[in-house]
Amino acid sequence: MTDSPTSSAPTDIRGPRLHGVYDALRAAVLSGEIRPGEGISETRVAARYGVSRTPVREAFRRLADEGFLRIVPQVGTFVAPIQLGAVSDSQFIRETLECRTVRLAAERAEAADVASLTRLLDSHRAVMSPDRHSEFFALDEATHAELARIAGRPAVWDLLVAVKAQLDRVRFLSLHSEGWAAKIVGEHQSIVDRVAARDPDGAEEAMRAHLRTVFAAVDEIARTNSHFFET
Amino acid sequence: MTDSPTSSAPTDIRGPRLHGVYDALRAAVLSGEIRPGEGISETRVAARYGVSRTPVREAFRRLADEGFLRIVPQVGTFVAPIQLGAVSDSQFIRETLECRTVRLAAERAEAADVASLTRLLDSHRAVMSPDRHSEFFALDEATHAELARIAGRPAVWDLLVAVKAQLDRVRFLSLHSEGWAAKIVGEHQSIVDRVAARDPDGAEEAMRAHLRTVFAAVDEIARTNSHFFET
DNA sequence: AATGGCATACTAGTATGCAAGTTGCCGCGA
DNA sequence: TCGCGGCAACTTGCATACTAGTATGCCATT
Repeated sequence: MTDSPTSSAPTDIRGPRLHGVYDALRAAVLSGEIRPGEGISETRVAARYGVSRTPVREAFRRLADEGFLRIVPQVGTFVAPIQLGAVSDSQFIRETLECRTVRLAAERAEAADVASLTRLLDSHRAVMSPDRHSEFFALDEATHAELARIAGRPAVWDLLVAVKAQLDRVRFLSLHSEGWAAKIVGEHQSIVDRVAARDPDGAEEAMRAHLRTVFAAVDEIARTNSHFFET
Repeated sequence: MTDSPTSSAPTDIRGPRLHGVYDALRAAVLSGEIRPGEGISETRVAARYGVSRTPVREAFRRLADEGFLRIVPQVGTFVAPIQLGAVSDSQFIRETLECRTVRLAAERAEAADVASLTRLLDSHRAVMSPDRHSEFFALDEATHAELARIAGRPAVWDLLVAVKAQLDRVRFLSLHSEGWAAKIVGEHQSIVDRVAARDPDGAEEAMRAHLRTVFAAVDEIARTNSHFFET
């Protein structure tokens, strides 16, 4: 690399990642396939995925940064317990940011935005059956992301995706009860209604109610799976 | 690692890091010692610090995740330009979270907390001379961190430290004018006063005013150093 | 002289070997 | 039988060799 002072940085382009290892491990931890406290090793994971230790090592480091793994030098790497404090903080941060975001969305929403939200709601209703849980989950996320986009703050949702990670681990511990999907969609409908009505106060209140529902479920799951947790 | 289902994860203990490389590079980028667009290479940095490429590589990856570096495979690694969009998002997130946090702090503050804040203010006043800029900066951070702690949400400040990174890059571009330090300390005083008075509304408003001051300075600096930026 | 192609040098990505440290098992002794 | 000491096997941390891909500058050709 020359030291030319006018050298310009190339366009972004995320590295061509052979880091499928990262995605696979993240999913395994999030879904509970490998459980908190369980130990994994660079060597074994490398062998399992047919790669060398180096990319595995990078994946480990990254997952440790995100709070999924706990690397203890010279000892081993372990799936981190779900920390109740981290869950609570995630809830606080999420509520704070999303309430403000949805308020902005209600102030700025245009007809096309409302139409987009309505389309998402329709899609969401179409995948409410229990066997389409992953699709339901994805559309849930998409709705929140769309609200952030409408608010002009898409990056806020990007941040929340990272912050929410500990929350999602809890959600995965238990599939939800029968009326759960309908309740979620109904609450989303309320939010969209208030956004469509350009009612910031109502939108914020609807979002707060929605998140309280989600958080209550998280707390319930946490109580019934306390062995996976750490104070 | 055994597969014993009851294996418990060891205590945390961050790895014994020879990753002073990370700290050094982060400081160099933040301070502008190496400028946006400039290219660095694993090999050269490794040689410079007398270590191998492996730890350098980990430091690079981490810094890239934080938005300081941009790794282009088979081409090189470059100091990322400061993205104005990211700066704006940082401001939004910081304002949203800190206003809520300071409100909580005002509701929960006890006498000892107020005393602690007052001590910080006194220390802050003692380092207002321009040649003690780094101490001033550290105490600024400490005050905000303390407010988060009082609010019962220390993790929120931890998150903000990461989010603020792009903002701090801008702040480092320019040392501030003569009255700057006094203005900051004065605004901090106002915040602490409202917290001490258990006045959440007033505390939030004081915090908002304070952040607007900081953000205005950031915008000013950004305008006068546009060549370091990217839309 | 301008241009196109090629060789070279440099990059990050990956694999692998070695070092240092910890854990836990196993055998020996009381 | 119980306790203790040492060894062996495992772990991650680090260094280095090798691979593949890119940018760049030189040279031949037009």
